[in-house]
Amino acid sequence: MNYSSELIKGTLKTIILKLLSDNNKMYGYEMTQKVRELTADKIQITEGALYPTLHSMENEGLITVESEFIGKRVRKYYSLSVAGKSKKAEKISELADFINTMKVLLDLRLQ
Amino acid sequence: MNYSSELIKGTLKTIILKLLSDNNKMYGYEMTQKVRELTADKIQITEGALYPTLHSMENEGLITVESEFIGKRVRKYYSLSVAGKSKKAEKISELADFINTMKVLLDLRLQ
DNA sequence: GTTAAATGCATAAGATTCTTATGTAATATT
DNA sequence: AATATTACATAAGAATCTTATGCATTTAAC
Repeated sequence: MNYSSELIKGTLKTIILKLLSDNNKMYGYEMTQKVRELTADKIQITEGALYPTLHSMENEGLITVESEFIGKRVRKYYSLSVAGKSKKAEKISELADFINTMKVLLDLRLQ
Repeated sequence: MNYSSELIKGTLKTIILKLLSDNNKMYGYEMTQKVRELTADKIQITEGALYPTLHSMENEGLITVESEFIGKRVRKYYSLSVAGKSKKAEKISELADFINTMKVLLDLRLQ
C-alpha cells in the first residue's frame, strides 16, 4: 500500500531537509531510493516532484550543490546550508506539532 | 502559532468526515468553529476551502445535505452517507499509517 | 437606534505543489 | 545486442489550497 498523494504534498521539503541533515551530502536519485528503502516503498518520490523542489530549495538558499562527474555522467550532490539546518529544525517541529494536533482532532491511534 | 498551509492540504476531507462521524449533522460554519475550538485556533478552515469541498463530497456521495431555515437565513446541515462512513474509516487509517511512516522517516517525537 | 461584528452561504482568480509524460544520455545487466 | 537502471531535466495538467470579494441576516456594542 502506498498513500494517496495529497498527504505527501507539503512534506517533500521536510523529507529532503531531514535526509541531508542525516547524510551530509546526497544526490537526487539517491534520495528517491533512500526514501523507498526507509518506508518500504510506501513513499515514492517522483522525479517530476523532486528536481524542481531541489532547484527551488537551492534558490531559497537552503541547500548548496556541487557537481561531480562519475565517468561521463554528472551527479549533483546537495548539502544543507546553515539556513537549511535551522529550516530543518523548524519544519520538523512544525510537522510534529501538526501531527499532535491531528492526533487529538481525529482520535488517531499511533504506534 | 498556526501551521503553514501545505500541511493541512490533503486532510480537509478527512477532518470533515470525522466531524460528521462524531456529530450526526453539522453545517459548514459550525465546522470551522468546531475545528478552531478543538485545535486552539491552530487549524483554521477557510470558507474558500470548505464550501467547495463540501460540494464535491456531496457530488461524490459521501455526505447528504438538508437545508433548514433559521429565521430568514438558510443553514445547510450535512450528514454522513453509508459510503461516507466507510470512507471515513479508510481515510483515518490511511492517515494514521502515513503518520507512522513519517514518524520513522523523520525521527519525529510525538506526545 | 444606528453602526459594527458575527453568522452563513457562495464563487472566482491566482498560488503552490503535486502527477504524468516526455526527453536525453550513460552505464550496467541479461 | 537489447533492456534495465542510473541520473539529470522540463512541461502540461490536476488537485487543493489562499485570498478576495460578494450578499444577506442577525446579534452586539456604542
